[in-house]
Order: sequence, then C-alpha cells, then structure tokens
Amino acid sequence: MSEINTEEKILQAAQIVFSKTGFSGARMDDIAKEAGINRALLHYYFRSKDKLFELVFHKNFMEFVEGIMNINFSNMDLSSKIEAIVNHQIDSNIKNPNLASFILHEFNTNPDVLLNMAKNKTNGLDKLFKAFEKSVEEAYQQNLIEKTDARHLWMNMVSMSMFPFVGKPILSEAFSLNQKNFIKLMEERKKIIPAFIIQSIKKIDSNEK
Amino acid sequence: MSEINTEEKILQAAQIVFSKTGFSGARMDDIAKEAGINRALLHYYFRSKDKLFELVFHKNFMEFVEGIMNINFSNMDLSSKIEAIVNHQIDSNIKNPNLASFILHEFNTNPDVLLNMAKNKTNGLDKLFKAFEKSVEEAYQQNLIEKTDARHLWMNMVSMSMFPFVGKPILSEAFSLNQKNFIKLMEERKKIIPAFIIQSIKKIDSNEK
DNA sequence: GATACATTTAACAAATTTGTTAAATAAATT
DNA sequence: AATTTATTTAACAAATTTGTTAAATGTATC
Repeated sequence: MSEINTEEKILQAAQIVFSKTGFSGARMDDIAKEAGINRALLHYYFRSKDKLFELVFHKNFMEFVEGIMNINFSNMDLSSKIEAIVNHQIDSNIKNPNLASFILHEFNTNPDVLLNMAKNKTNGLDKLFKAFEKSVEEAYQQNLIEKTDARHLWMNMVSMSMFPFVGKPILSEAFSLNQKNFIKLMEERKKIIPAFIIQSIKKIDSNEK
Repeated sequence: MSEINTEEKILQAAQIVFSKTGFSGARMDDIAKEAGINRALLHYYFRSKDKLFELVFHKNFMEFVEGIMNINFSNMDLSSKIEAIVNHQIDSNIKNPNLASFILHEFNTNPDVLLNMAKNKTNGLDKLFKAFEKSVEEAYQQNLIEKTDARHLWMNMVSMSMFPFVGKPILSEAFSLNQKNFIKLMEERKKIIPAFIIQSIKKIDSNEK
C-alpha cells in the first residue's frame, strides 16, 4: 500500500532534521515526527542516533563527492570540467537545501572522524584534487590558459558555487530575496561563475582586431 | 594578581567552545574547563547557557559586521573597498579560526532569531549591501567598470574570502596542508581575490599597444 | 482464519546536561 | 585582623534526551 517504505521515509526525515540542525541539535523525536511515526519505531529500524546519523551523513557526502569525482576523473577538457562542477554543486544545493551547511558544520566540529570516513570512501580527497590539478597543468601545456595555481582556481570555483547556499539566510536578507528569487539568482550563477573563471585564466589573445 | 579577569576569561572560553561545536554541541562544563574554572562559577557570572551564548554570538557577529560596515559606508573607491573587505574577512577568519563556520551554522539553524538580532544591531543588512551597490553603480557611471550586477559581485567576493575557512578541514586534506601552510595560502588570497575580481569588472581598454 | 510482521501506546530506565545551593577555602580589601 | 569577595567542592534537583520494553492494535500474507 505504502508508496514508500518506512525505512526510506525515516532516512529522508533524518536527513531533513540532521541537515537543518546538525547532529547535536537534532532530536530523535523530531525525526520521528518528520517521518510521521514514533520514536519506538525509529529505534526499531535504526538502533541509535549515531547509527542513523552515520548513514545519512555518509549518503549525503558521498552522493555529492561522487558527482565531482566523476567529472574530475573524466576526460573532459578543463573548461567543461569547470562548468560541470559548478553545475553539479549548484544543483546539489538547490535539491538539498541544507546540504552545504550540514556537511561543512559536521566536518568542522568533528574533522578527525569524518575525514577518516572520507578517506576510506573516496580513495583520498587529495587524489580527487590531483586529477583536477592535472587538467589545469595540461591546459597550460597546450597553451590554452595562463600559468595558474590550481589550488586557488579550485577554491574560487568551489567557493563561489557553494558559499551562497551556506550564507543563504544572510544573503537573502541583504538582497531582500524570497525563496523563489534566491533560486533564480543561484541559477544565474551557473553561467556567471564558469564565465568568470574561464576568462580569468584563458590565454590572452595577442590578435586584437 | 590575575592578568585577565574571570569574566573575560569565561567569555573567551565560551567563544572558543561555541565556535568549535555550535550552541547545541557546546557543554557548559567544557566552557568551564576551557576557562580553567568550574561550572558553579560559570553560572555565578553568567546565569545560563543562553545568556552566555547571546553575548558571545553577538560580539562575534558584530565585530565582524562592523568592520564591513565601516568600509562600505566610507568614501573609498570601489576597488579600494573590495581590497579592504577581502582583507578584513580573511584577517578576521585567521584571527578567529571558527568564526565563519560558527556564525553561518547558527544563522542556518536559527535564522529567525538571529536575523532579527542582526536587523536591530546593524540597522539592516540590506542597507549595508545597498551602500556597496551604490559604489558599483557610481564606478559604472564614471566609466571605470563594465555594467555589473552588484549582487553577484558581492557574492563572489564574500564567497572567495570566506568559504575556504568554512571548508578548511576538507581543503587542508585535499591540498595536504598543515595549519601553517593553510594560513599562508589564505594570505595569498588577499592579493589574488581583489585582482581576480577587479580585472573581471574593469572597463576593457580599447587602446591595445 | 491463523500467522507473521509493522506500528502505536505508554511507561520507564539510564544517561546527560543544566542549573542551584550550602559549606568550605582562598584571595583581596579595608 | 576582620571583612568582603572570589572560587571550589560536592551534592543534588530538574529537565531533557536517548534507548528499551511489553502489551495492544492494525495490516498484510499464507
């Protein structure tokens, strides 16, 4: 009868509550309510808060990182990668409103455990970045871009895509935006950010008309 | 005898613990320990966790915002403002390691209350931004920059300055950085970001050599 | 209709955390 | 030295939260 099974319903509820309040701010009862069930059943499916958190966090983080991995380990050229990564990041955050704030807060409050998890599951965040760095190096060798520090390039790209979602409440207030207009602004950024970045690194044409 | 009085010592301790773990993750006992005192004395000085949090959060947020207000309401030209804001943001975050993550997490988990506080104390975050927007408009009128959406410009600037601190654990892992090298990288950004931004908006010279 | 599984209710135990208090001790002030 | 103020100790109350359990009820399956 049920369109969606309870286990999945709980995971979704947990993800909403955890990402809204963080692990320590989340109440098992809120998760139960969000899932439309009670605490007893929650523990019947997932033994403890920690267990549930681990599943939710892991899923959130991995889905996000895997998207970036696929792009970085692909054979697109550099500007395509930049476009794809920016798009992926913005889309992920639109789809999952508190994703960035959630992941980043948990990493900041509990870096040791979570970095360890990330290391196990992603085969090393450093390798992920190294793949991007290689693309940058290649583009330089092919004379397509100026000499560029891949780390700053990476930070700029990720920052501009991710930060507005983390700062959403403040930005929405500063710009007087409602939810709909906030999304609209973020959609604009899918074009603005890659253009901004690519033009900043591209080889300066010596052929002026 | 004491170089610094207990009240101040507690506030500093509270600020360290709150910004490391967030309000709900912070334990009064950890704050007491961090201050080198005990819980009884903590409550003797500051009645409750909420009271203490309010003071700490307010101070953190205001010190940060006031710096930006001073710049935005000054009569510097646009590029000087951009430089000054980027510098201020990076310096604030270097000085106070968990500042960004802390403020942003709390705003995200409790936007209503905190936006209200911000409104009261800053005379409106929208006005703060409006002052920047005006600078952008003026620079355009004076033919110094291309037509530019101030909101994206603002987001790009703030994002690139702030985000790396929020993402510090992940970035440090990806780039294999220790604390010292992380700071070094952030110092580099004080030059890179303004240059990056200013060159992206400046009027394209038609006089090519 | 009997059986198994899913879910609710309600009560409760255990742990954690906040906040209070009284009494003792230490340090500073008069 | 006497007095006030700051701080510690230790115990405890109150509130909150997590986790468990037994019994009842509903729902699906055989």
